[in-house]
Amino acid sequence: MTLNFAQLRAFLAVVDEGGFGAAADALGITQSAVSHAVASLERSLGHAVLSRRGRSTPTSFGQELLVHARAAVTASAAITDLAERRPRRAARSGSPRRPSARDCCRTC
Amino acid sequence: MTLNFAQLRAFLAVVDEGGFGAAADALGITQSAVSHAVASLERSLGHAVLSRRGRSTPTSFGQELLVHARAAVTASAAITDLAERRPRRAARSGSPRRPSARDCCRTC
DNA sequence: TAAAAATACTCCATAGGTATTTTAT
DNA sequence: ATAAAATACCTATGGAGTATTTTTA
Repeated sequence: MTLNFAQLRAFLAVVDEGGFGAAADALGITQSAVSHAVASLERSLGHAVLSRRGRSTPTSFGQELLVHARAAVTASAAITDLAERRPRRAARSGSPRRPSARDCCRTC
Repeated sequence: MTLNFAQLRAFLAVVDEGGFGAAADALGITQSAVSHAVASLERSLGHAVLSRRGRSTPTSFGQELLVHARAAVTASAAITDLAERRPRRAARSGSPRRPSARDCCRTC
């Protein structure tokens, strides 16, 4: 009922994989579990996050949710990595150069 | 058992408020609940996060955890605000100027 | 009509409360 | 001795599975 990481992970997986079944496979859980998770996410937020016609695509609320959901799930992964002393490498190993502030995230 | 927002909120509150009882008050829950939450956080991560002598202070692992915990909790708050159509204002209302890339977060 | 999603039902784990004990100042 | 934290115990809730039904392309 209260917002949790599993709900956000399920939502992101559906968006990224294009469907509930594919999301379930990617997460290693059941299609039913994904459906439950997304439903409880929508219930706890009071908004639909996915439009269920054809290839599941985020609603406009879902679009706004995406960035925050990704931030939360990324933080959660970082915490897990930290706990397992698995150093979290930078996304791209090529250039050590930092991007300009103009291309940087909103929160800086 | 699995990482959740309540655990992270409890951890941050203990650090910010300086104790379990004060954290409980700040969160509007019980001292017991805070103790439970921190204990389950430590169990799920396999590391102590708080040193319990005198004014509760983070362990070195807890220090590393802090930034990610804050990121996760911030994202969670942003999601809640989004759901309630409460526009999330910038932390500091003074300068509209962006920081230089050198001062920016690691993830950019 | 076949594939995808939702639902009914069930079980078990966990969050969090009260009351109490243990620990530290 | 007193304040703070941990623990024992209990209950309600929710997460997630299987099996099934409903929906939509």
